Amino acid sequence: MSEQKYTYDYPRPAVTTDCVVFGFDGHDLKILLIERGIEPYKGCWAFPGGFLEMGETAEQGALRELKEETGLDLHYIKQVGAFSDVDRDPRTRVITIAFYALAKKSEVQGGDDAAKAQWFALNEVPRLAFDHDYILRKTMEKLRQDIHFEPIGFGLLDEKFTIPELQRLYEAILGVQFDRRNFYKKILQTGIIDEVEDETTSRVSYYGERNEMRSMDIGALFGKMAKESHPSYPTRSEDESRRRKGTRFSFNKQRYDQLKEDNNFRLEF
Amino acid sequence: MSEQKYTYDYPRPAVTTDCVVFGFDGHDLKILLIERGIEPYKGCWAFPGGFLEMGETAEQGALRELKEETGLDLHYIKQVGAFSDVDRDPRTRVITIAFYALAKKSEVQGGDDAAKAQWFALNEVPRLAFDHDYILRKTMEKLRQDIHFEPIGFGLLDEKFTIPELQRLYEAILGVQFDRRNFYKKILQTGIIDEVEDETTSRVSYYGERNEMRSMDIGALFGKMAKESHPSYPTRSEDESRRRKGTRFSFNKQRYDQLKEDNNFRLEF
DNA sequence: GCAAAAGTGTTTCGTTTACACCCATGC
DNA sequence: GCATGGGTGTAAACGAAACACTTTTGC
Repeated sequence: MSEQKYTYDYPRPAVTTDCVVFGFDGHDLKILLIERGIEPYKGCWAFPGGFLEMGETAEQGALRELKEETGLDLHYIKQVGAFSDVDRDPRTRVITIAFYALAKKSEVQGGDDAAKAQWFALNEVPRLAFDHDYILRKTMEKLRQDIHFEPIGFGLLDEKFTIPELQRLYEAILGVQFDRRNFYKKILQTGIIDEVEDETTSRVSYYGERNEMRSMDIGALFGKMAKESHPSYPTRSEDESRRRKGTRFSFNKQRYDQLKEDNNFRLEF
Repeated sequence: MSEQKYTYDYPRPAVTTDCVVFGFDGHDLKILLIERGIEPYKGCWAFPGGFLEMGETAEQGALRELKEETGLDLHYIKQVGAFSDVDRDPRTRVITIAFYALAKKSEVQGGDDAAKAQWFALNEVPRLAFDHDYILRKTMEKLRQDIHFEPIGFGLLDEKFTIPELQRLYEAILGVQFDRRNFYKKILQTGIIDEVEDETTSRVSYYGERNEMRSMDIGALFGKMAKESHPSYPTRSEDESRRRKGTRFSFNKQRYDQLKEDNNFRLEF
């Protein structure tokens, strides 16, 4: 299979994709990294990604690689841009197209394939392979820009969430603190979230136990990873994500799409 | 030279760059297009661009192609993103990295090399080659986003400009109308523009005749192009750009950089 | 001198900010 | 019962929007 060669009249760069996956454990914004098993940068941490295949768009390639390397089966990714420095890969000329993706707690699965994948809090990220430090900086800039115009927060929370959860997420992304009362007002008066009844008095959940189980999985995963890789990382109560404290809301996508169509959406934090 | 072949273990897409060049004639936002001389899409209009070379970044490649194809020697471009649809080029798999650039009147030169290049007002753009219609839409979205956070306007005007000129530019980009008095206030209180004396009583200019001449060149070019390619396009007075009407201002980059550093810049139109 | 564009302040309104207390839950 | 976090309203300050007339320039 790899005996076959591909020949062109002009030199071509190799093209890869990389995907910065964000997650949120209720307190810190995290990203998912893979430990490289081969040179170059063997042993370094890097974003999941790999070579683009001929029959797929960059988006499809990024999602495929993400699935292969971490087991995560996400659907929404957003392009950050192409990175094309001549020497960014020591082997050969490689251009990468970078994306970011948002993982809801409920989208993170057991992590069977994620043997070498770990979540890192943003301020605990080690030095990364290639130019991934630079890519991360650019990705954060884009995320912070996008959050003003798009409902990014809801891509990182489960279907049902509380307003304080949402507030902590915005604070984690933007690195600022908001007044609780003003946050309530602002987010409620956009009309894009609806109060939903919390149908679990104690354990029965709307989607059966599935949702709740997954929440626990990711919660535990976040905690575990943090402890393993960074012993100094403050330990969170592991059942935090199981708590049923607070009024629960859900994202009203219809309403949001409508506002967006009228160019009437701006979340001005 | 093209006898030589390049062989790889895995197939690689070809990589091109495309550059959407914006210009402003005092009334309409325009883009610069090239008429394709070869198949595919022979005779269609397309953005200047071409294949990336191995020793240059995408930015460098885009600027090089721009210079080769239009004679424009710009320095500031901004990446829009990579476009990677599998069938976007009928010949072979081609991924393009798109940029936009801003041309000041004074940066537009005589146009010697620009034989096949023409400026088109945004609402007069013909159907474009490849997926360039789509790329244009995405580029406009990005431009409209960027304009809120970056001093894009000044990249499209000469060193010295009047406030009504700047207002018309913002209106052209955003597709809205502003109240003149409120625009004055808003733009002045940012502090990023300074009043400058207009040292031409009638014809002597700060940079000698050079600046003024160039202004005339581009003004005439815009007018000519518009007429040639779109007879129905409303004719503007051709000496408009020669007018010395109005108080002239210049962009204060130091002040802007300072505000930007403090994260204190937002142009909220 | 006439038409078109430049230049200028004030008032109104809506939005953002600042701020404090009670309630529910978990331990 | 104590500590932690959830939930709510009001007043002051600020910024945005609406609005009309005078001056200058080009023809």
